[in-house]
Amino acid sequence: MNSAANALLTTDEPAETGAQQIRDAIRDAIVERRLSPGTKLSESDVGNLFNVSRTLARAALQALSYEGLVSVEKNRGAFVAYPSPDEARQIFAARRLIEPGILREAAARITTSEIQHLRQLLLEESRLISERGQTARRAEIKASGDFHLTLAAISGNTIMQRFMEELVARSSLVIALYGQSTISSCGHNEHGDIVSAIEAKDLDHACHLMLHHIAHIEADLDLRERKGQGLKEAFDL
Amino acid sequence: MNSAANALLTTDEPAETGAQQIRDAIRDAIVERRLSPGTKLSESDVGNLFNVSRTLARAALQALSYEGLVSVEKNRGAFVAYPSPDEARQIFAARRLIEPGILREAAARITTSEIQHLRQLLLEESRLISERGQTARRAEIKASGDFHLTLAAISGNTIMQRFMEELVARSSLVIALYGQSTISSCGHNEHGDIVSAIEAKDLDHACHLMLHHIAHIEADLDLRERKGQGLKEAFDL
DNA sequence: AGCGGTCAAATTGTATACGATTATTTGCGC
DNA sequence: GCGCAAATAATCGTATACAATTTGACCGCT
Repeated sequence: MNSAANALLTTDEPAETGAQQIRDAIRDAIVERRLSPGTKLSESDVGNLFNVSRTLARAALQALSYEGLVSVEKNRGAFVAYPSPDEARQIFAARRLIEPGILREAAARITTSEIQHLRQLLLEESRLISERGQTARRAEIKASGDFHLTLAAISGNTIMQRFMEELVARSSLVIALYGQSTISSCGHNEHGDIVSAIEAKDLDHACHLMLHHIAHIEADLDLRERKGQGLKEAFDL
Repeated sequence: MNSAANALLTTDEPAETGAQQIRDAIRDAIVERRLSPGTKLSESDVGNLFNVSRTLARAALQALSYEGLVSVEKNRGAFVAYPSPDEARQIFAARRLIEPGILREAAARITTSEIQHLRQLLLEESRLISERGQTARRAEIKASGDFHLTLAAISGNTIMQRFMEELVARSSLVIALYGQSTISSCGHNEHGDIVSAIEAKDLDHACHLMLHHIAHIEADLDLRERKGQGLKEAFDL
């Protein structure tokens, strides 16, 4: 969630404890693909990196494990999650299941200023798409997710919002692992079409577009087992 | 999730670490209403109760906070969550949003043995309803939730399953706080009707029944305030 | 050389210790 | 007696220390 979306609807208390900051930092690194799936996250290393004790590092890693972004194996350590193809399918199945509902709820409550905010997100997104470079690619990934998260925020249901945050973050991991085309968000302006449908109050069409949008993202994945890297994951331990 | 449902579909690893055991114990206590909303859960007290250090107690409380069952306030402590009326509405809104989707998915994949398992759950449930006593009431609460959780398990999507576990647990909290009728699960045999509709492959009707079922639970709520008991009594010391 | 076992290094699991923050009680003046 | 301030107690936030487990390596044996 970027600061713009933050300013819109979130309900976070100002004072963040140390572990949360570390958690957010690592999460951003994972979502922006600066940390590859399978990377080992030793408690000591994390603690040293952020100049805190292992206690806080451990707490942050535990929190990320609840979100499904890192997997902790008993007495072995924490690793950036390496979602299996089946897990990937479940993530997108979950998105297909809940995003239409969120969309309807959001469309029913959306204000003109929120529509404007969405349009601004789209603008930023297309600007990033046209840019070159790794950093632009990373920002694009984040922006693409922020569209869905903002929609969830507009829906007014903080629980669904949190579910979506998890799903979007994990989707980023899946795309990093299995995406084939370099373009992470679909080439077309599907987000814009959805906003237009919302604006036109054509909810059925908006949901239809959303489902297709998710399907397009998933269609870009090559969900075949990849061995030679995560051997342990291949035998699912 | 009871042992019967466990045997069917869950994917739990045998060895559980200490904090998880404590987390589960406290969660059960909350869901079964042995711990009232608002009860203070001091890290030291929890640690002493389970004969572990504050470290593990803290980890368990953090985990429960992520599930929304306890709220931790900075430098003040952890408390059994006291969901606001608005939070309650969001919880049931979320359930209305996702349970129909889960139901459709489950109905598409359900096997005859799973249907039989569901029927057995219903039998157990109605047996508990006819019984008297506090323990029967608690078991009934759990059984009522297990129906929904089993459906989620049958759907085959572990992510949605986890979401449902959180929503069902929090629903129990809401009902404990705001429920007015002594009957926690609806008086009628709505669960049974849903299973019948699934068996008849009438998905639309099943979803309709599910939505009404959730609406009935929500209609039994009265948004007013109540307060707590004690920690030690809940764990019968 | 290949195989098996024992030991050492590294990492996690848990407990304890200390500082910081909040709640409570005490004591004083009014 | 009542209200307010300072001391006291309780609790949380974080760091460090120790125990348990795993992993990899070294060494002797077949």
